[in-house]
Formats: sequence, C-alpha cells, structure tokens
Amino acid sequence: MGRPPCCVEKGLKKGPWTPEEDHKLMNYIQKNGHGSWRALPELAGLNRCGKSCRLRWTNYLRPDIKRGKFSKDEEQTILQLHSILGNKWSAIAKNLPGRTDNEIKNFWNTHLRKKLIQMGIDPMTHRPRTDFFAALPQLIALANLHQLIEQQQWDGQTTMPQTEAVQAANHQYMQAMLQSAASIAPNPTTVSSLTTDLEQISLLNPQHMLSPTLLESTGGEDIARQVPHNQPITFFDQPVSNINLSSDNNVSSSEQCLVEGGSSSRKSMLLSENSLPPLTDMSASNPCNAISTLKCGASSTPTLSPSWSEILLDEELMREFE
DNA sequence: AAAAACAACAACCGCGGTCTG
DNA sequence: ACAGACCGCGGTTGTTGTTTT
Repeated sequence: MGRPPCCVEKGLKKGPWTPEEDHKLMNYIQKNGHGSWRALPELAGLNRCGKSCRLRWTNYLRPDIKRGKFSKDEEQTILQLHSILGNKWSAIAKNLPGRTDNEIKNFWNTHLRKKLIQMGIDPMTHRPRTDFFAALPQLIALANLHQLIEQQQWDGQTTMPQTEAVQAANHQYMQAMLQSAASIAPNPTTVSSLTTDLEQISLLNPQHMLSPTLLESTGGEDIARQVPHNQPITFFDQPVSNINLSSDNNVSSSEQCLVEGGSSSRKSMLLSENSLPPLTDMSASNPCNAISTLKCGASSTPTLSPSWSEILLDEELMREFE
C-alpha cells in the first residue's frame, strides 16, 4: 500500500546556495539528467532536499535561462498575457523563452504591478480601480462644491439648484478624467479613440455634453471645432445651466481642473493630479460606463482602444511615471 | 559616514493535482 | 480504490544591494 515513507529531511541545508553546491548540482544534472528530484540530492552529494534542488536548477542554473533586464517587448507580453491569464506565471513563462516563472513573478511584483497601481489601474483586473482612492477626485469635487454653495449663500446670491450642483460635480469629474486620460495617453491613437467615444455620446445629445475648451485641452480638437463656444452644456441629457467649463491657459491642465460657477461668481476648485481618476469605469453609477456601453453596443464595427499595456509602455508615459 | 528606507530578487512554504505501489 | 509521495505552481519571506536622509 502506497509508497515507502518520505525520507527524513532533518538536518538538510537551507538558504542561499554556495558556488560549490551549484557546481555539484550542475555537474550531476548535465551528466545524468535530474531524474527523480527526490533521489537527486543524495546521488549528487548534496545536503539539500529535492525540492530545493529542483528550484535552484529551474530558476537559476538551467543553461537556457536568459538573465538581465526585461525588454519592452517582454514587458508588453507579460502585461497582455497577465490580463488574460492572471497570475499563471508558468503559463506566461512559456511565452517568454529563457525566462522563468519565478523571474516573471518577481518582475511583476516589483515593477509592473506598481506601475499599474500608480496609473489607477487594478493590477488584478487590468481595469480602472473603483476603490476609495480612485474615486477621490469625484469626492473632492463634491466637497468643493458643497463649499462653493455655502460660500454663495454667504455672498447673498441665489443658491445653485442641488441637481445642478451634482451635475457640475459630475462634470468636473469628467473633466479630470479626460485630462488624466490625455496626459497619460499622449499618442494620437488613444486620444482619437477617446474622442470617438465622446463623439458618440454627444451625437445622442443634440446640445453636446462637452465643453469645447475642455476638448481642446485634452487634444480633441476635431470635436471642439464642431461645438460653438458658450453653447449651453448638458451632461447626460441634463442641461447644466449657468455653468461653463474652461481651462485656464495660465495654469497647466495637469495641475488643476477649473470649474467656474455662474457668470458673476468665479470660484475655482482644484483637483489633485495625483489622485488619478479612472479612464473608464464599469460601475453603473459612473458616467464613463456609458462610453463602454456605447462602444460595445452602438457601433456595428467597434473601434478597439489601445490596451492598457500599450498605453503603459508608451515612451512618454513611462517617463511621466518614473 | 552612518542609519534608515527602499528595491530587487533568490529561496522557501504550503497547497493541490498527479502518480505510484 | 486508496494512502501517501512526488511535482509544479503561486504566494510569501528573507537577504542583499542601493539610495536617501
């Protein structure tokens, strides 16, 4: 019944391998192959367990292992495969000759994962994060709006209707999102794709939902030309009266988002650039969800946006986040 | 120059599937 | 059919080197 009991692995060496141990292991495997890993240590004259030997060989000593920095191509492959396979490191490693699953895993954990997080992308789902920090810009906008309303009351002015206030906050959030999108995706393909989405939305809304100045500031000149300045702005079929969006030329768009409330009172509200809003959001409450829906449903030949990995590996973008 | 903080990576641990007697 | 060893995988930890304070 069953196999003989496992050998007693007491007193076996652990920790870093010495050059002598490496030499013994390499010599033995090159002459005899690894065979049974369990039997190998004794045959090779090593005071290690078979598991440790296997790990040392597969992750470090194997002659076909490629060492050194990962190339851009390899990075992109890892990102793309990870978005499909998840943490299946061995499966990913099969597509990267000379790289071990352990090496890829370490590279992911120390480099790629951090970069995705910095960009506001969930490294597990490869989708924009929907947690508290990702939603921070919207929360800040709402908080600022509340302050603005209170300020207006102090000034003895007509209070902005609540619905409009919410719309304005949403609008500000949209603006922050677009500016971030433009700033992290400077290549024309990405911006073009983004503006195509927005165009589709604006087609549904005869009054146009987006500020031309906003689009100009985010690289969407084509749409901006179609929309006269100072035209009433709507946000998802809701008119936003008395509110104009503008980008202040004296202030970098990457540093702040400006919302002006009414013609007489001009209050600016700042958003932190560091709190990067998501490019799209799958949540039902988020307006960006409409973009995704439109992309999939309204068009018979959906346009493919660049993958996150393509955006991530953009040269300028990499510099921005380093 | 020293200490602390951070980054990179090698190695270990534990689990689950497969194999073997 | 079953118990238990083997193997491979993914997660985690420990160590070492580098940078910052």
